[in-house]
Amino acid sequence: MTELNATEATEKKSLNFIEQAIENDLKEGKNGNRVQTRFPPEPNGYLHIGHAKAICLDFGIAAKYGGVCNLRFDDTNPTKEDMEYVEAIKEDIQWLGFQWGNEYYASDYFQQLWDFAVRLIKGGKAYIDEQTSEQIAAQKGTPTQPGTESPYRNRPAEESLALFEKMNSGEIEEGKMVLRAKIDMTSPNMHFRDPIIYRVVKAAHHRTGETWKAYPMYDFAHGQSDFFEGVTHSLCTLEFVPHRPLYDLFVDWVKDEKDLDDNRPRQYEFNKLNLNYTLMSKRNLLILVKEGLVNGWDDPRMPTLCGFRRRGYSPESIRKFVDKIGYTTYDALNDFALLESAVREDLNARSTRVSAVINPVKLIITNYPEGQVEEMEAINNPEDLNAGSHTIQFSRELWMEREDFMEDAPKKYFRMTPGQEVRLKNAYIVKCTGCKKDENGNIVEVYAEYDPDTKTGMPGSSRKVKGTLHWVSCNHCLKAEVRLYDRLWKVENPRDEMADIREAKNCDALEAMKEMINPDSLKVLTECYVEKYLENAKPLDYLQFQRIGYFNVDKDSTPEHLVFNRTVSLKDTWSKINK
RNA sequence: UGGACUAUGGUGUAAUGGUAGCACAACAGGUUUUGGUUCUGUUUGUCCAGGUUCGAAUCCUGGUAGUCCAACCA
Repeated sequence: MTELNATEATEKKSLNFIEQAIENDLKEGKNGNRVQTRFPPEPNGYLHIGHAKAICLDFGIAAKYGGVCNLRFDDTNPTKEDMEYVEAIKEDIQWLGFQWGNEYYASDYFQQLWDFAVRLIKGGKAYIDEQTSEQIAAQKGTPTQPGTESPYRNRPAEESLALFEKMNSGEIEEGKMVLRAKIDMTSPNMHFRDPIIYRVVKAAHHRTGETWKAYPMYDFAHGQSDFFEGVTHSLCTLEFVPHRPLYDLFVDWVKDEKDLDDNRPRQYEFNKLNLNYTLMSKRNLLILVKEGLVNGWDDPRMPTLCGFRRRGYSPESIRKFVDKIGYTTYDALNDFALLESAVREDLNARSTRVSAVINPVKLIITNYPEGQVEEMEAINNPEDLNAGSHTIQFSRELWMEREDFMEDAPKKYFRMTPGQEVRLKNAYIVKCTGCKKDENGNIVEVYAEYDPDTKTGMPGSSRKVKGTLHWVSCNHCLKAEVRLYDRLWKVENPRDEMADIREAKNCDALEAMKEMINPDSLKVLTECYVEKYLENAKPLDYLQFQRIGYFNVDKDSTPEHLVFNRTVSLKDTWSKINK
């Protein structure tokens, strides 16, 4: 079962189109009123937030209708796949909060698929084609023109059978022959024009090693694997719609051989996730990683699940986002702001509030006794009083944000400016008295006087003051590095933009990417000060740096060199007014 | 331009022949020891043209626009 909580389960009032189809199937008694799904990743890369949408559906549907969702690795192409990815995928699914029933591999069915292929050859439904890929492609025709039949199409079954054996024994070089299903070269559906169902690959498979040389293609493996496992609803994205007739045909064929009743898997397609300012495809993410445009698959700017995790996103926030965008058959481009609202909503409820000054300037409380230190109480989370509180030290010399002081301030500036009172969060109301500048006019110190009657909790503190500022005590804080992230891409739709650039400039993907990348996607601040309470914070702790944003500890962080990532900023209406 | 699919405010998504609703975004205001949160309010929509019907976002026809399909990838 998943960790779906009550709100997530009940928030959605209307059924999406897949749930409606399932309830109809159930009403009609299909598949013995059973619902079984699968999540079928190819272990050739890391999972991204688009996969999260599929995961939430595959696992969510199974949970909702009392069925099981299995994890099946679609590992039919040994040149691209690796155990490294298998392990990472499993970790990411579990982090998201889901647990599969069984762990399966398409490669577990290689023998069954082989036997099925042999039966097809014997039945005259498949043949070995010895033409080159170019010849086969040329004969395929175009969407507007029918294809022509291969000269090998009607060769004797015995001949094909013998060659099929050789394809798998290593005697046949890659590309020299393939097994094709005999369907219809004139079909308007290109997938029906005698699709290739087996090819020779002479690479070691990450699970079956050197056992096989002939490997089934996706279309010949997927539906059958679903059938072997007892999948009832095979959910995939919209680009597989044209594959569905082929999916059904192969399932028909494999079923006939087994002479079973009407239990069968059916394919349903939903829209995949597109996010603006985000490039989603694994191919392009691989380029980013390999070319060093980002620092690995888990770079916090990556749309991978490990990237979001490192950035400080909670699994709940990603599930919440997926739930908000829904499942339809419309090719939508979602606004990244919706993801950010989901993570803010979740982190607002769960994050521990702390003080951190990321662009510091010294603040001296001139009338506060030197050497005196007070312990102030800081509420951990005003949204959850059960979260308790911690203490923060106050003294004469503090760090405050540079942006919180202005010598000549506009009317609506509620912060530190000479003659104006502000509240120091959890401490006193202070009145700014001036500042000191260096020879270049840069402000090096800000001065203020405190009102001793206004300490938090005292009656005098109830005085209305417009602004409240955060601070840390110079002698009671920790130095830290803070990494601020912005969108990786300058353009709203990098996928389309990339295609345009490549066509206009006749350049490769990498070059187009370099043109679209946001040079300011990462800002590293090395002179930041955080309160001592963060000494023992760990990577998956959710933090709010008050008045700044949500942060977490990066995996690069050490006790000697603390590193924090900004997950997302707080909403900032002041910066809007200020513009 | 052969086939398949899609079209509801700026974005996403409901309404399943019967009052076009919700979320995000935007804007205005109240509350607030986070210019956060929260609360209240405001703006903005059924791609176009016909048809069926007492009644159409929904059904039909024709346009228009977009997506997918011609990998020995999945």
